[in-house]
Amino acid sequence: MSTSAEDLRAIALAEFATAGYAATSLHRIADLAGLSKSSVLYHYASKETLLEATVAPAIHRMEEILGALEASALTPAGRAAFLSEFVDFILQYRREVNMFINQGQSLVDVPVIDEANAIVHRLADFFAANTASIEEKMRFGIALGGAAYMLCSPESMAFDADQVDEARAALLKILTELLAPVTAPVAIGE
Amino acid sequence: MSTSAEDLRAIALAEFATAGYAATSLHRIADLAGLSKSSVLYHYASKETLLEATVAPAIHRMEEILGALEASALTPAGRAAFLSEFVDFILQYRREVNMFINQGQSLVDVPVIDEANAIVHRLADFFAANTASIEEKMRFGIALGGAAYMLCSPESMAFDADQVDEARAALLKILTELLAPVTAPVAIGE
DNA sequence: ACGATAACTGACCGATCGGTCAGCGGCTGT
DNA sequence: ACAGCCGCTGACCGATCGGTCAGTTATCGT
Repeated sequence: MSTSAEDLRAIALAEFATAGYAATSLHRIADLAGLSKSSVLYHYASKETLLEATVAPAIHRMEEILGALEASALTPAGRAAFLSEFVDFILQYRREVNMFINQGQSLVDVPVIDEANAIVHRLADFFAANTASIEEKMRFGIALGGAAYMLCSPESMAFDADQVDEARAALLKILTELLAPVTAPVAIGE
Repeated sequence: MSTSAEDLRAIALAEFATAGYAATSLHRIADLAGLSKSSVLYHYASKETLLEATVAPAIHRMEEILGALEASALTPAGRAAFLSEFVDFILQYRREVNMFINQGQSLVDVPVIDEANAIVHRLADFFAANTASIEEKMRFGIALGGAAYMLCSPESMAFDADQVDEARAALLKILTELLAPVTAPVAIGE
């Protein structure tokens, strides 16, 4: 009852995000789950399959959010809604987001990771659609990479439960501030 | 003459930063250098020694900058000078910084990486000395992690030579903006 | 009572890992 | 001419990697 595929997924996610995909062995995942390596490979055909199962939910959710953004791109309200949803997304899938950002480059040719990289690229394209000055590219990159780093950095990893709302508000404020020149419906030129 | 220890250091740095330390084999470094694995281990006693040589210059430079910051902490000019030096540091040692940020957690118990982590911690402590609200912690983390991600992200990796000044100016502006509530000599409370 | 299926395991496989070692050719000082 | 060092190499080592497979146990439908 206890040791299920879902448990393995959660354990693998934590290990992949903190130690890295390449540095995490199936043996270690099995140990943490109290199983043998063979049992891990019974639930997931391969290490790569386990990785896919680990990150798939976050990818699908991000696709939803990105689709909504692209659909309502013209309205300022749509962009504001995106930022709010995006912050919730980062908070909910913090470990997955951290994996994409930190290991996305090294895990290319893994199909599901390529998919995640493509989404990041779509998001970047959206924000760089009208103008692509270096500063605005950099604002976007700092917002994305910075948020990902923050939420998985060892010191900031542990939020008290009563601080999560404050963290959410602070993150939303900072990201809005960072992306203001880009998300502003008018007066983009500097 | 051509294949020297310094060449190996540069090759290893590029590979460690993009593919990750654990995922980079000595064999691959040797191949890229046109040498055998044994030759790599002739120049560097072990893979870990190579890692240390790879990141040591960046660590020493960061210690200098951090020391100067702590010495001149009281003066607004000192803090402004730090930000400028810090931006130059990030631009010059972009790959090393990216390694610290992305792989610092997974490479603990490697002494030289622990040293780097300690420096990041010292830096964080400095900015969190007077006040440690979640928002300000988050501003610091986003500035640091975001800058590191930006400068090694695949799309932004290639700056045109004539754009590097613009990139520097943009980075300095954004970081100043991000850390403004913290670096402001007065009126820190919110 | 009995087959089917699910969950799991240890033994084993080839490949690759970091690292050791004896020895190679070439250059230099004497 | 010869000793010594430097850069380098292939062969080899034990450990670990991801993955396969035959087999065990337990639960469930009939």
